[in-house]
Amino acid sequence: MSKDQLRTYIQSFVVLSNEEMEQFLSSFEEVKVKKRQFIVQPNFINQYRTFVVKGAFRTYAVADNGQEHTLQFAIENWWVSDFNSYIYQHPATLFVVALEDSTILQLAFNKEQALKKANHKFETFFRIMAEKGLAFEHRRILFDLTHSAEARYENFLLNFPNFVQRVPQYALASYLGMTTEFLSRIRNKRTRKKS
Amino acid sequence: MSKDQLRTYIQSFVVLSNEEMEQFLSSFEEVKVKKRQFIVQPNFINQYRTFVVKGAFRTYAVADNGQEHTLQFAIENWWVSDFNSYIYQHPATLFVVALEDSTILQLAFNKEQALKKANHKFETFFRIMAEKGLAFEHRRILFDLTHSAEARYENFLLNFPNFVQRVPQYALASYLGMTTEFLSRIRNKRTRKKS
DNA sequence: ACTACATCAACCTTTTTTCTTGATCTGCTT
DNA sequence: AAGCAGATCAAGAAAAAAGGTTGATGTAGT
Repeated sequence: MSKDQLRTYIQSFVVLSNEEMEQFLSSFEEVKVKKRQFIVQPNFINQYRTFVVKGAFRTYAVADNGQEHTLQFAIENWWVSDFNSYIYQHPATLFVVALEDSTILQLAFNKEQALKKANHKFETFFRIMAEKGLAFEHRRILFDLTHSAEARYENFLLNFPNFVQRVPQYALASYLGMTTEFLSRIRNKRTRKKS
Repeated sequence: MSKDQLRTYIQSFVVLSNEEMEQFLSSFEEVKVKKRQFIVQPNFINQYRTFVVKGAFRTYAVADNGQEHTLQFAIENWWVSDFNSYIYQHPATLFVVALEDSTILQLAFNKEQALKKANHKFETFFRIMAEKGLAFEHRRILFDLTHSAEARYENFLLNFPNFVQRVPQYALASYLGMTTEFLSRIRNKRTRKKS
């Protein structure tokens, strides 16, 4: 069952009794989405916190000039949402789209509230998720601010080698803050160097 | 201006003064969508009633086994929505996707409510739209129930010759309730016969 | 046994998407 | 002023996806 994966994930952060775990897991719904399908769109409220069981997603914004900016990638065992929309239950500004046929587990906002009210440990779990996320973004921003395009790419390669083969290059470029052409040149330079 | 088209359309059903017409039209927003873009998706509420100014759309459901069933096509001067979702403001169960780059006019649910409250004639217009739609679907269901795949195709050809060139064949097959292979054979048989 | 249609698999064609490359800018730094 | 990091634009090439066709085989109802 696909919830086993989420179970294992949760167990790595908090200790729950069997009943607690079942209560927690039963609040999630399994959903399958196809490549290119959106699970969040601007103007609609992001109703679910979603855990990726299988597949890959990309979160991005479209600027007024039409440029896309990728904020996050998510593959197996990552969470993905427009968190500003989810947490405040305001209309989303981001797109979240499947990059592959995927299976996800979704937790509705009101169910999450109920869980947190019901049991302190659940609250703890979500707190840990938020802190991890915050710390991650801080690292990212700091790194990006202080490194060249090539260094940012190398760093991504090092930290997320398994993402590289699965995300389209234009998306990676827009995540790393450069044009797709420039990323293409960087890659080309590297491979020539190596061989 | 693209609202001229809607104006002409409306005039063919109700008589409105200039001010009434302007009030009515000003409730619509023009939106451009690209081919393959969704304007309605399952789980999200269908917030707009949409009028096709230019382009083509397809409304379909995906069954549990993954099969797609096309409920409606819409080209210029047709309306398209997940009406169950729009009317009841419940989450949609259907997809509505652009088959071509398109221009549409969208009326938000609450604006429609305001219009209907404001003026009896507006209410009349929407009533006529609904009745036309209902009658159309009844004709369709009855015909489909009582005719063979080939007859259904011939009938579609006869009634909507301008749709045929614009909708992909797999979509038409799923609208007519047959497999894409079978439709391919029917078409093939016909053209051989003709020449 | 025949008709009407489905399923599956292979294959082809066309369209779309993604990536690459060259040429030409631009705005800093040094 | 030259050099570097990186953008922009245009043209192609390569890869992937979408759409369509065909043959073989199966099935349910008359």
